[in-house]
Amino acid sequence: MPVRRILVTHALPYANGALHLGHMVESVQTDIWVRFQRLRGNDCLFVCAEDCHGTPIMIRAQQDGITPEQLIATSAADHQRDYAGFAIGFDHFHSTHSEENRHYSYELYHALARRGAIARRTIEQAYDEQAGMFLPDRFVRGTCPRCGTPDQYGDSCESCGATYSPADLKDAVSTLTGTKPVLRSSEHLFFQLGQFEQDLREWLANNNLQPAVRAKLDEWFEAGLKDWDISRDAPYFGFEIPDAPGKYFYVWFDAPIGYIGSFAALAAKRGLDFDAYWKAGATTELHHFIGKDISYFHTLFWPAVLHGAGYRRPTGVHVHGFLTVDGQKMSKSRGTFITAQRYLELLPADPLRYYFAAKLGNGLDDIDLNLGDFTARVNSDVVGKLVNIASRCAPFIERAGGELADALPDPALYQQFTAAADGIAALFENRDYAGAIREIMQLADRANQYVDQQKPWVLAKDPAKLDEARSVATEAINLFRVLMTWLAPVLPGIAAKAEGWLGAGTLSHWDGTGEPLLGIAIGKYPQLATRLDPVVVKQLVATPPAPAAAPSAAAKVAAKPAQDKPVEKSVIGIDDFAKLDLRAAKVLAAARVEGSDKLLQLTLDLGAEQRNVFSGIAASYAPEQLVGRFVVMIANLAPRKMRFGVSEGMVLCASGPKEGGEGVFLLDVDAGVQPGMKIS
RNA sequence: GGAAAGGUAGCUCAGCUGGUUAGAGCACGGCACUCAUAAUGCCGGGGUCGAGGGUUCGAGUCCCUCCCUUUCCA
Repeated sequence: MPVRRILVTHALPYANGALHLGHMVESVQTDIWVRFQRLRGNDCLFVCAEDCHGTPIMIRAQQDGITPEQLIATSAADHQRDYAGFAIGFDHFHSTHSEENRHYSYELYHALARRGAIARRTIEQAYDEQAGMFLPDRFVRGTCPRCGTPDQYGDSCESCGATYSPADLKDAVSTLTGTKPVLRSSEHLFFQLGQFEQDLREWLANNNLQPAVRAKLDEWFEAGLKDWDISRDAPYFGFEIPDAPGKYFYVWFDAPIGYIGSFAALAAKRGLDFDAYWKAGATTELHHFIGKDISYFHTLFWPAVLHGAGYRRPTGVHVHGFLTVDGQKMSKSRGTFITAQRYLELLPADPLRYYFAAKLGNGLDDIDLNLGDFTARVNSDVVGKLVNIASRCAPFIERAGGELADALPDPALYQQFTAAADGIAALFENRDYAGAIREIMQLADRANQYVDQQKPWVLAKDPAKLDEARSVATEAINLFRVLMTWLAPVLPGIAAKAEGWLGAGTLSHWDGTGEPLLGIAIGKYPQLATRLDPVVVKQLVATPPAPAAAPSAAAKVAAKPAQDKPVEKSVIGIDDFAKLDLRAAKVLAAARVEGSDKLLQLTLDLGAEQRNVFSGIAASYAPEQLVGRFVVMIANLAPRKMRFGVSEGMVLCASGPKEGGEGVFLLDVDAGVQPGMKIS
């Protein structure tokens, strides 16, 4: 089979908030497909980028008192940390606020303009006079003109579903300043989508889109393709449009071009042929994985823009549903808004990758993370069935000298397994991972049945039959190796450990299972996976101690860790504890913070240095009480920017209900302690 | 408001173009086994397939109405 050259993307994470498990459904789905392609021997590239532009980012940076560049740098770092934690194997992670992206945004724009696909029209929009800017629909709220529900967004009513423009709202206010927006006119640039209807229809006809996506497209065609406003007025964080000073590209114009920009950066690094991947007539494959909320952009605008600019169109746009937790939409108040970071603090990535895979079909159905089911499924399938095959057989190999037997006692059974490879590959290729997992687990049952029937533990009791026991174990371990190879895209962590055990390269090729492993020495069996502890899994939906996406400083300080469930924490090792740099610190100065009734600003002496720390203890301690006393602090907590300044650590307190309300109590140290002494 | 997907055993889900007594895994009960991370194997109980109509020799599977869930709407 010829090697396919494939470029894959998933949606770009927006630089305004933490990744949550909903994002990871998409990342995991995409990453499994990419790893599967590589396992099959195809040349598969996977690129992504931080999505950096737009009003929300501009506003958020203003609120945080930092530049948009600082905001997106922090966000990109957080996002990449989380992706790495879930073993998402990008070849390159770029940024839409990059020179490459500017270059291609301009190039595509000019190409579209040259062919007359860009029109200019004056439109009226809500304008906030105090903030001095036009307001996106989402930044205007007011009473629904139809049903009278208060506090609705400027584009549609959540209660009755009516759609309208911000000007239709009753009592409209700007969410930025609370003032009443006025209408102001401005010239905008429009991409004339309608020009490309025939091209789009032709593309769709040759594209294997999911039926539900196709149905949605038909609906849009039916309604008529409308021009797309691709410009926004200053102030805006983005790329200024070359021939329209004071106008910027709408974030959704340059975001998908970020796929190109990211690839261009990768191509420069590796010397890849850019045109072979992006220019019209390219024979490589281009696959986008996206959520159903953005299919309009990816199945209409994007192919039309690409085509209009002389670029190739996607080979596939693969749309998935959303994630619910325990049957309900993720919700911060219910605690089911689980960030990627929070998950990784508690659990390894492979179990969740497995669970998502076990539920992902190729449709747009939402998938549910049911925590009880998650625990049971992973423990039963991955540990009880799959890993069990290896762990129950390994001792017989070790007792017999550590080498696999020279022949399989039951080659027919082995063949029965490998005969399923093509069918399973087809399921992975078609992104029906749930189907693939079902088949694989059925075979895992079969392998355990085999071991049960052969009873190697009985054979091994007779020294003369130890060799037979080894043969049985060799057979089973080879069956395990076949299953593990197929599951390697889903379980990269476990697969890596298993490969360390069976030998480098033994799980790296889909077709490598054609020949069994025989007569070779294998390593000492390592623990491949551990069972999930339901108590820890439950903590996923406990109120997180520190929200990653920090809202206002005051709100954050006010938030108290939930302590109604006494001691229900996961067990940590000494290494985890060692990560904390706890120090005794002497308070040199303490002052109330203007504008906050909770915070005190402390200057702490750590011996070698001084730290500025904000602490939410103003209700319990007066500044005068504190000067000169010792406190316990975490010295290696990442500095946190607050409205009032940067906090360089955290002072530890005991807190909880006491007579007459909530109490906060500082920790003390015994006499003789010097500033900066380490606590362990 | 328009639209999509879904509602099948306690839980999570399979059931293709309608056809013998509706399936799997988990959970539950019993037995076996003790090699394995209290893992595994065998057997079993458990479903009026959301509700009500209709088409058909025959419907979980097609049609209509209604209810519920999730989601999308540039």
